[in-house]
Amino acid sequence: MSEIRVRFAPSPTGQLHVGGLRTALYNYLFAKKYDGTFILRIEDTDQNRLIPGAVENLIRTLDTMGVHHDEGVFIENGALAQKGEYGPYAQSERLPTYKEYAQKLIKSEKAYYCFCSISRLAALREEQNKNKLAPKYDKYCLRLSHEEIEERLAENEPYVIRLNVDENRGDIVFDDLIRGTVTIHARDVDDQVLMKSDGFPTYHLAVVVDDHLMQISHVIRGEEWISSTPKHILLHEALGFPLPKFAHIPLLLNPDKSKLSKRQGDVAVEDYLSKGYLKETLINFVALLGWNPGSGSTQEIFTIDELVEKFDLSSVHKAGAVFDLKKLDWMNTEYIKKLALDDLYERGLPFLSEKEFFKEWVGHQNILSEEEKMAFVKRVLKIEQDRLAKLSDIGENNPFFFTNVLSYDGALLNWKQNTAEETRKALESAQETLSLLSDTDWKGKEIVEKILMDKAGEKPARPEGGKGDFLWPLRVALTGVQHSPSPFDVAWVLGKEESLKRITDAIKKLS
RNA sequence: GGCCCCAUCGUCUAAUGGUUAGGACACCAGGUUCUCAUCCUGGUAACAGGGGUCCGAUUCCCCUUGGGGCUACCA
Repeated sequence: MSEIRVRFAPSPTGQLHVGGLRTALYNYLFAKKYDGTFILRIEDTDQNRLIPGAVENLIRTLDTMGVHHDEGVFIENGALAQKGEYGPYAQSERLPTYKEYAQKLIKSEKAYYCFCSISRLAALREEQNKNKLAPKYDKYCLRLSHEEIEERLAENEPYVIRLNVDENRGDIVFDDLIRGTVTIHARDVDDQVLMKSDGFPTYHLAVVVDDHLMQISHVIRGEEWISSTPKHILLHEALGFPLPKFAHIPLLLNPDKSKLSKRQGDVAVEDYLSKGYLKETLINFVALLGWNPGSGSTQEIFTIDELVEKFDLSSVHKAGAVFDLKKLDWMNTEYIKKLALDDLYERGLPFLSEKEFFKEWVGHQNILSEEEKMAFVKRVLKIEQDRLAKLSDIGENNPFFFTNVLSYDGALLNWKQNTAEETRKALESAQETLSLLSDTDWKGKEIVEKILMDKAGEKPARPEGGKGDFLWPLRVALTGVQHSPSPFDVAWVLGKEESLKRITDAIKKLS
């Protein structure tokens, strides 16, 4: 096979969409797998929709996701830069090139000038609509004489250049790597505008010229482009360009099966990142939407390197895939569980630092050194790690680690039918047990756990009693709530002094 | 409306011209457990319908239905 060159070509009109991420990822995986080149091209031909900073943002997001490109537009020292033999890679910088090819098309009569006003086009469309006809340009300006065209150009009348589709071309057939043979008749192809009146090309001209000039071997893009592919094929033919291979990947869908849209939830990769989804999760999840290794494999968790190894365009699905947040959460939980504690700390701290209860805690812990604070947070994370669906959940369900717990009702301390007196005994016993532990004993949570579990295993207060007689009051004393991690885990996190203080406070509540 | 694409549990999907149609998420039940979560075990749940082809179709073909995309001087 000749050299593989693929591209991801977003428009800088906003943040990177999860669908865009998947398109970029499939391009990336394909390129890596076959030792090809992955190019990032910027399709900024619509001057009205440009958003300042969007290019930088797109590049940064792709970069943090680990979907690195080899060629195209980059950020270097905080500024946009371009690398590669086939630049420039931003279409707005390639205007002369498009103009040149547009002129070639005019000369060969594959394209023509059109001076029709917006209002005439609107009226035409309305008329066609009324008559239940497909809205198509009626080639009105194709009938203009050379002289008239020259005259109107000389008078600086606004114009566009349109593709001259010949109905006699018959069926336009292409072989899609994912869908097989796709056929569309030339009569169903509109005389698409190629050059707009502002001198910018439309997507259709730009994509064909650039894909050819940049030697793109495979066009891997979203399914929404299938119906414009015949236009692109006609353009390749008109310009004498060889055809790249096409692969149209299925759409990402809302739960109602419509094209994934902002209206029905988050669509920006950054939204998910800022909610505490790991980049590894997002890559893994999005990769599996419309693709899987097949052959009976039941693997669900893949590193990006494994994806590179196993990815194959031929096993990409044809049907769209719903973006299921429940499964995303599950997968994120899996990834968080596997994180090394230091890694979890590093990634999680920014999320924790946003929380009000954490800010207050930090303010109240002036006596603690930075190291002690870090150690404390790491203890919290060690306990919470298996319980987190998202990094933003850190501390969320267990704020008692960071706040005092005085506000609970003392009756909550009583386990089942136990009396306040029985509860008091249990708490005093816990108090005594914990006060015997040295600071060294508190270093690891094993000793705290063992000594408390041993105590809990001793003679129950009543015949039908059990560990709950001892553990429940202790847990409530330490947390003030009915649902929490185990009391020995909480005690270990809080440390000896704070634990004993909370137990003392609890005992006071009983009187 | 026109054109195009698509169709296995609710969702992501596997497999096959002959299987008890498999896995994962979610859900439900049980177990572990001081609570919650985790964890373990089990369960509910799918080949859209109709014609063909074939000894035999979920699988191949056609039609219907359903869903989606496109239908701009947006990409």
